[in-house]
Amino acid sequence: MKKPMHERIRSDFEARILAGELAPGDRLPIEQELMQHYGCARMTVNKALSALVAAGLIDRRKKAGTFVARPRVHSMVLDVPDIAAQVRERGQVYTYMPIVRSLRRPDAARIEETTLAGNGALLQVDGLHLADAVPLALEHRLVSTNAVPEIADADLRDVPPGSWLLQHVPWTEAENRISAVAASEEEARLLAIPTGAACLCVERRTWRGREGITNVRQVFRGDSYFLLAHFGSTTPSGGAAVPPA
Amino acid sequence: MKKPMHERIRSDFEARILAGELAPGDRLPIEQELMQHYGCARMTVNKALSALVAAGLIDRRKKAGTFVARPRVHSMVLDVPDIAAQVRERGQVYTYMPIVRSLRRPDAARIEETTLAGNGALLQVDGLHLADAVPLALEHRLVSTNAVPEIADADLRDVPPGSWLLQHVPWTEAENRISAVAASEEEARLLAIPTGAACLCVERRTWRGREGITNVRQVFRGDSYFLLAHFGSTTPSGGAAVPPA
DNA sequence: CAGTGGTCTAGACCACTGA
DNA sequence: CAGTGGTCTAGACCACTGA
Repeated sequence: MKKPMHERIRSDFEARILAGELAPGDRLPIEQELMQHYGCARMTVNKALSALVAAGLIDRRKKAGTFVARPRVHSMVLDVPDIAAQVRERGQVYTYMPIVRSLRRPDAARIEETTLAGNGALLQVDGLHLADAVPLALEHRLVSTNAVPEIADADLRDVPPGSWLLQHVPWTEAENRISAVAASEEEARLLAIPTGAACLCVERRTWRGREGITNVRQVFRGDSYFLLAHFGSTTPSGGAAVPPA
Repeated sequence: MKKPMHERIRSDFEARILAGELAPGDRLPIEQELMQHYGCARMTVNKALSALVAAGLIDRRKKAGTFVARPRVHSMVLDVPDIAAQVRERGQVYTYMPIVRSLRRPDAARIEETTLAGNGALLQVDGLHLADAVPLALEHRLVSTNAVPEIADADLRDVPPGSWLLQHVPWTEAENRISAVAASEEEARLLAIPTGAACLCVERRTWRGREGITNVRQVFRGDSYFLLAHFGSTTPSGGAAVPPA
């Protein structure tokens, strides 16, 4: 039943970081202080903190100290891609065309909306991603204002909501549901493809700890987008979604 | 330039395991022997081996010793799914219908075939995956006989080649390319869907160390399959591809 | 019950880097 | 140059578990 001391220290800080009690950039106590607080040797503290470094939750710098890690866009295997950054990496011009922006109550008939919103509201942000002025993906996104109150005041004119979230909100868990769908009439019109054309659909839910941050449904033109995930047992490199050559 | 001792020990064994010099189930020297071999303290050996445990490359058991880990099907985030196992988990009857089985030279005009084959031959295995006798996916697979000589004699009548490979060959790296495609005329016929219907296409390459094991292209009926990947910074649970409810 | 790994200690010296 | 983390030592006691 009783956990080893290094595991207790590790899980203490993991919990505090995931709960948001310790925010990205916050400094942790130095090893000497933790030794005294937990009444153990420095090696034990070091083992616990090394595990948190390996998990990507903290960064350590000599002389400076130990800090809660800032979210890294590409730290995950098959991570949450930043479409804007990907398009620009290809040397294309990225444009985001807003379609809908509305702060509203969750639809009580939709369980996923009430789950995400909790006792708060939802910001609905729909838009079109374009590469070199050609439609690439249609996005329907809901953001929990409980989890991300700042977004209500964020300037989303130049930055698509996904990029803004990746840069401002650290996520700890995500779930991707990837499927092939036939474009509906409206989707086809916005994406400039024939109705019924094969599209790649990514539905993603993102959490920070237990709190939902955002749900998003992205419909990509099947002829101009694929997901690429490279992973290994030893050096899991970040997967990325990239358009074809 | 010079790496710390624990890192040197870790990378030594990582390299030997990935090269196949140490095979799954093989026993590693005990900590006392490693202390003498590397001329360091036991804590240093322990740190190196603990990192290999965290990476999933070795297992350690008290009294028994330290062993190269056996490949685990579900150890990866967004791993290599076993379609047969998935269908059976849903309580459906899984059937594999062989279409093509041929041992042949790589097509010199196809760079991916010559790369996979090396100086050896390729086993081409095409077939159809069915769930409750309904077509689910069409599979075109090439296996390197250099990497997997045993497969030429394997009994693949009851076991689809993907399941056989997962159970017999440990892979260390994989790459998935996921896209949406319109069913070709032949694909549509075999999958019993209209020509042009949206399908989910998974193209996967799998390696052991630097040696390619298999390339596979799977075309799933878009209306009956999706990929689900759940991942987090703290407890990366294995992603799995599952059919919809 | 003996072999092996899991954990921990109380030091040490050094490397880095920010004030 | 002083604070902090990175690494390492030479022990120790214990828990587990296979022979």
